[in-house]
Amino acid sequence: MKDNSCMAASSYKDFFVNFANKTKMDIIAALRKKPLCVGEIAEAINEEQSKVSHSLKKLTQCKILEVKQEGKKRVYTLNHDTVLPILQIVEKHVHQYCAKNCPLKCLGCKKK
Amino acid sequence: MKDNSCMAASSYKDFFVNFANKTKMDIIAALRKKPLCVGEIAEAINEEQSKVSHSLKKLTQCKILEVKQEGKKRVYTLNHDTVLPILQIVEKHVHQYCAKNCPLKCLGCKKK
DNA sequence: ATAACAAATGAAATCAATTTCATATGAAAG
DNA sequence: CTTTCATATGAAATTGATTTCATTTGTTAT
Repeated sequence: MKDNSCMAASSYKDFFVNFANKTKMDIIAALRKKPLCVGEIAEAINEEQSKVSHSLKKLTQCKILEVKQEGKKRVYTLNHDTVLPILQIVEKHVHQYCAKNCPLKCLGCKKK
Repeated sequence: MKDNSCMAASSYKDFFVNFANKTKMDIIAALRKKPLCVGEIAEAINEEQSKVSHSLKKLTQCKILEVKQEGKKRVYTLNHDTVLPILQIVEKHVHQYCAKNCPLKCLGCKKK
């Protein structure tokens, strides 16, 4: 009988790596509102195009984003089903626990 | 009127960094079953004590774990409220999407 | 107060992911 | 078929987090 609670730790790591980076999180935040093409994303988060492209590639490989070609533009869409619930949980966690000794900072917090 | 959908990206990053590392994910997996002290964790995941301690510190700072002193032992407990639902979502995601071009590998997958 | 065990810590070394920059590819329009 | 706009890619450089190792702190028992 196989143990279902056992995790493939390295696989999960590969997923979470995408959320552990400011550029990628900024992209996710931008796409939360609506699908955007590469140029629009780069402008929205104020980062270089190639930097954004590299990030988009990994996010897409892990199915956190989806791409669709539209003319010469490539439009990226957030995988809402997976990403939104996770962000909600973390949002709640950060708000609940952000405090003196915690590296987590929520929007309301004014910390050094 | 403030925009509630705006995320503090760097803060989220600080949270997710803890999940983007094999050692820390192994610790989380071990603590999923029951609380353990440092020595027990190190044995369970077969890693050095100081390596485990460094990881435990960060996990605890981010409130992913909680500590309690018990005699000379320190017992670490997983923050189930936050962590379990996240892992469930990722588990589902990985099972759903693991495939040829995806770096994510679920338990059932035999990939190079 | 000392020994024995458990865990934490600091700093240097290592490692892996991100960024950068120059270049290549691809799509549409003229 | 050449130009232009949009994006992707490869490889070197950089960055930042993790690991390692020696040492320290803390707890309990003698």
